[in-house]
Amino acid sequence: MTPATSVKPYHHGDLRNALVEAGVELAREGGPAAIVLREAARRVGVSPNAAYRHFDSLPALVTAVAQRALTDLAKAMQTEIRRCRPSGDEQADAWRTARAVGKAYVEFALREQGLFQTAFDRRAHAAASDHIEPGAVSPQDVLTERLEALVAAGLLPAADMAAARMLAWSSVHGLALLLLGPLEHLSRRERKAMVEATLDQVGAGLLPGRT
Amino acid sequence: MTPATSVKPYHHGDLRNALVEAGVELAREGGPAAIVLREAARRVGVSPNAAYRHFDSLPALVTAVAQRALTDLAKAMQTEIRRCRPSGDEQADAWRTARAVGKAYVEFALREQGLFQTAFDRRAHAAASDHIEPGAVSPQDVLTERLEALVAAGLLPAADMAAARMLAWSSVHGLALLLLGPLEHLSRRERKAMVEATLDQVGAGLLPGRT
DNA sequence: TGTACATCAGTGAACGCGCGTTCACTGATGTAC
DNA sequence: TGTACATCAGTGAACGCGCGTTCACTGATGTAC
Repeated sequence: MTPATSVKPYHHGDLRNALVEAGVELAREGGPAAIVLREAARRVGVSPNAAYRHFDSLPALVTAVAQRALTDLAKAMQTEIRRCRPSGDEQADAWRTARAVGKAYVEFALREQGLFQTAFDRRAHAAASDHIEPGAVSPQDVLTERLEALVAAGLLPAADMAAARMLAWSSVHGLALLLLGPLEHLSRRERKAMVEATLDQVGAGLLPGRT
Repeated sequence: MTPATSVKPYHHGDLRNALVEAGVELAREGGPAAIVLREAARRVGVSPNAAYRHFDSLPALVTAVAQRALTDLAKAMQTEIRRCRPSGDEQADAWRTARAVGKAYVEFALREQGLFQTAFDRRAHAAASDHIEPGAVSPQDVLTERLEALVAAGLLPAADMAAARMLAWSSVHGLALLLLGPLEHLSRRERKAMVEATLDQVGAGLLPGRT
């Protein structure tokens, strides 16, 4: 009979996941540099070296956290697409969902600053993109999908895809980082206005005449 | 008579500046996190605690380095303006210099990755912007100046300044960071094409009909 | 022009800290027979 | 169904490291008289 109060089983059962979870929490609180192997182990309630059964080294853990952060961002973008009710007008819908994706990107960055920074941390990002888990969707994928919808709707010439991609991604990525950095003193209201204005401007640049 | 080979004068004479210089070098090599008080002192050839005559703590040194990085960036932008020979056509000149400023921003980021990151490091940037040295020009100042020239030339409605500012800054800042991060594998040629395409798109968004 | 002395700008040694990582180990689990 | 044993997943103690910072100090400088 197993005791009802099995306080600490010797075998954790899902330590790898628990460590990543703890790493995510640390990243949330202080960005990529705050991901500390000893602290993650501490939070899970396990000795520091237990982590080495599941990760070669600290960078391996950081990479796993970055991967999770990228997936979370992609999911947030997809959720925002789903919240757009189709109006029947293909062109209007294509633009509205594209806009929603941009907004979701910025909002995720503001809401999950530490995770966002971790997702795009130089070292972690490179390693995370190198071996993508099968089935995982990346933010880039979601953006590409939306641009393809714009092309399908006849709003964007197929030849302009690459340039549009860069403008859209750069603007939104830059906007997010400026709001988190040099413009962090802005009020919630001002911030919102900035986001809307920038998204409109991007739309104007991408789809002259529309919006 | 002073000995010709005064190897190590007891008093440095300009230690504060020398430490900032060393800090800049460290930032250049590894970004803001690489600015380490002990190492800066080591490079200047001085004992670690000597730094405390000139800086309250490590963050104070980091802030000073960030300030220098911001000034350097602003200078690089101004230099690029000066390289634009006026053509006499006010509108053409206003747009060309605005574009040059954006290009200089991205090129500085690519050339001086570590310094660029330090300039916009969350903590350091906030502190650096708080007490700006008199006479120091910031990147934001240079951008504003160029937008005002666009307004003066009649290319940009004065009412659109704020939104234009955001779009321009966000796009260029985001572009720089994407090229340093997720897109770091791009060839020099591809990178250049991305920069040109994005700047053109920003122009199209800002000044419909022009470019 | 000389001297006393306060002040400034350094030195050298040491502190405690938390980190990543390694070592030799032990308890739990699953499989072959 | 029972048992032997290899393997897996943890423990606990310790390592060396470099860091920021503090202490009590000393050599150089400049100023008042």
